[in-house]
Amino acid sequence: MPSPARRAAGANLPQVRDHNSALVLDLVRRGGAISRVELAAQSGLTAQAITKIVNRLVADGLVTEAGRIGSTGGKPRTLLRLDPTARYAVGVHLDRDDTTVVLTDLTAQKVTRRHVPQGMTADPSATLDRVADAVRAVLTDIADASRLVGVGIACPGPLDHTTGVLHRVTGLPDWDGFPLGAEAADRLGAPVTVDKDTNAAAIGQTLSSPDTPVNFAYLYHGQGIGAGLVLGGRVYRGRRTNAGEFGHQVIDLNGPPCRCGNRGCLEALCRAALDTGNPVRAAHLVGIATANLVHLLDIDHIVLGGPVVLAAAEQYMQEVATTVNALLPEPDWQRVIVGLAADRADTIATGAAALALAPLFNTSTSDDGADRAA
Amino acid sequence: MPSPARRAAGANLPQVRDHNSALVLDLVRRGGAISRVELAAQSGLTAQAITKIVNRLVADGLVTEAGRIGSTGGKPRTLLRLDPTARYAVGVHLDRDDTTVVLTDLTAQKVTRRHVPQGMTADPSATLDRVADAVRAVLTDIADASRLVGVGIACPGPLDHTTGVLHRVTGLPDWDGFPLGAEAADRLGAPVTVDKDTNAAAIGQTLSSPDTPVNFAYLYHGQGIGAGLVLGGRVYRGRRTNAGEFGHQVIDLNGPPCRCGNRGCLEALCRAALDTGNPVRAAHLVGIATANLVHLLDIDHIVLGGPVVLAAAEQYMQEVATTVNALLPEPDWQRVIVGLAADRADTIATGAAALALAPLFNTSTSDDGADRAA
DNA sequence: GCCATAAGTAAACGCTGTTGATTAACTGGG
DNA sequence: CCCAGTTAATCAACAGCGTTTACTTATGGC
Repeated sequence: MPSPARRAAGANLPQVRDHNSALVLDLVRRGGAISRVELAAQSGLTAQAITKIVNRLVADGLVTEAGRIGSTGGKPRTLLRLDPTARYAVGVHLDRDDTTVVLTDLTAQKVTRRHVPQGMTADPSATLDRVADAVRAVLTDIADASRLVGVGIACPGPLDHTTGVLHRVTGLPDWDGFPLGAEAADRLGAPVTVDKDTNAAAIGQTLSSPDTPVNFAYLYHGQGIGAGLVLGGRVYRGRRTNAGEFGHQVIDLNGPPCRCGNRGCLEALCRAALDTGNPVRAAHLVGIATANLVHLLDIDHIVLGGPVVLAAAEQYMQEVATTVNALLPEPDWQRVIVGLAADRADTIATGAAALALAPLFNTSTSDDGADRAA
Repeated sequence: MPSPARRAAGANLPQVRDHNSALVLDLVRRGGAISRVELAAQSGLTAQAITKIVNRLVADGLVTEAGRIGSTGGKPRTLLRLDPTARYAVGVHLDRDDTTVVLTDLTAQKVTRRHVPQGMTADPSATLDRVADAVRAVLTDIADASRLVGVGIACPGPLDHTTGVLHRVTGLPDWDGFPLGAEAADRLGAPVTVDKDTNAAAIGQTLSSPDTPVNFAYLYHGQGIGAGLVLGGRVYRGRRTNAGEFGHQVIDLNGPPCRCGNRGCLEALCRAALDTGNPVRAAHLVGIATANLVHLLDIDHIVLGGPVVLAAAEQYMQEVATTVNALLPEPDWQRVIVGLAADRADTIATGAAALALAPLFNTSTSDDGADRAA
């Protein structure tokens, strides 16, 4: 079921509890193996509070004790770890011509994968029936059905993340206004979250690679070019879930016409470069557009994914990295790191699963880069 | 004093209290006149909690009761209002050649203004002495010194908002590494917040115009072109307080060289247009760059300020509005509203005062557009 | 062995918002 | 005119959060 329309901002005790539990779980996730004292230091909570919170997490099976670490003259620290098998999530990448369904564990690692040779070019209801079959199929790999956190669905935008309703998917009138979230929840009887493919990929990167920074952009280069923006540890979607339209930024006033109606969009220029068999030129253009993004958002980490990137991953990555850093006035001060997506092949499907997992860790842990004021 | 280096994310009761107090105060601010029932509905807190919180705010003098509103068959609602005179803040706009100091009330409305004909081209310490004199001068307008919330200082970047230290201000080597926040706090004996001029302007807009949406960009067109980004009701600064470098986005691959070393930056193109006496062309270019920003951040509200804008405000505004909306694929769905800054003349100075006021309302009230997930 | 040191826990506590009952202040019908 | 009905706001008792203080557990060093 899609998330409720509005969530009030007033805080009460249950919310404090949930917030702190999620925060501690997130610190355990990122720490790999971490002790209670470290949790106390990093969270700002007292040791006693950490004890209680960890006890709850252990009782829920999410966290396990994992040995001791050498003493420095006192009682040695007890290490805590996430149990990846404690929970599972299903991710659905609903694309134009086909659909990929994956089952992942708590750390967004792929467990099972299933392919459905039918996508959004087909009838919505019929397609959803087949997708639901595939979801049930991958779920047979979980011993305990109660360990399913939920189902995430990622598809091309535009759509409304809060309601799970699609909005004028280009060239697919049947899907316009289709209540994807509600229909899927009906068929599956499980919580469903709907989001843009690029946002899913970005969340997937955050959860599957514990060292991913709190501010980064995931650039997906496939048929189009889109960005998933993670700012302060959270996906930034904008009001209409329409943020991240990276490919339609104009970088050449006198450039060629684009399918969107404008001239000189990044996407149009890249297409031209690829058509003439020049992928390095395309990567170079993406690098220039990335510099624009870095200037605007002060982001220092870029993750690349998508078929066009994968066609020549190393080369593409290098070209983007050198281009973007060359365009910054002080590369020493604000060097941009460029990397590749964690799950290269099914990056969006695993990301969709991460959509469902995210609420368990739903918090912006540190203030690093997330510093804001009213 | 600059804010502490790190604030942990763990939540405890005092934080809940502060959070909810700030939330309620923010709702009162935005509501203009609002009843306790409405506060309960909008905050999600119970009526009883609102009673307690409002009682505290009234005791602090921040909120006052202001009459009743017609009944709908029961006891009429008691209206609550912000008392603008309850607190004051000082804003300092430290610019290259001169400095503006203002005193504002709780709603970021200008009370007193003072001009210092000396800025960052002069010696840091001597300049700060003169600025401190001006601050003390405007403070004589407050009867009760304890009503001063703090002092905000806005200046051209780059700088580190968290520490209040400047970083390589272009062409002003004396100020490189200058601990502006600490030095000012020393001289004034009051809390000091330092931020980029554009960020200050954006906060000022939020506080002085209660109907400002939670997602918007403040575009300042002066010697350069910068943006202050407010996302989810809070200023987005990025990790190095360097977000919002709007003027150095490349929009013309083959454009003229820019002082930053690249080609085809918005700023370089605008300068060329202005040099040839074509301000409408400059506004048009800004409109194109704004469309890029809208595509990336799904923002539907733009506020314009700065000398170049004010030179022909209506014309500039119109040109930006028509250009940006023409570049969007679905103008009906995502129409962008373009407006002018609230305090046209001293927009950055009043914004600097708002920097100090912001923590009183420090919260993202609604989920409108601020919807995020880990 | 014994002490210093550090990690972690037990018990009592303060304070938050919540719950359920109660009072305050109005409208409208007879 | 008065009383039922309705809505706003409050009073009093309460549950549950993290905190504080005191204590236990487990190691290293002498």
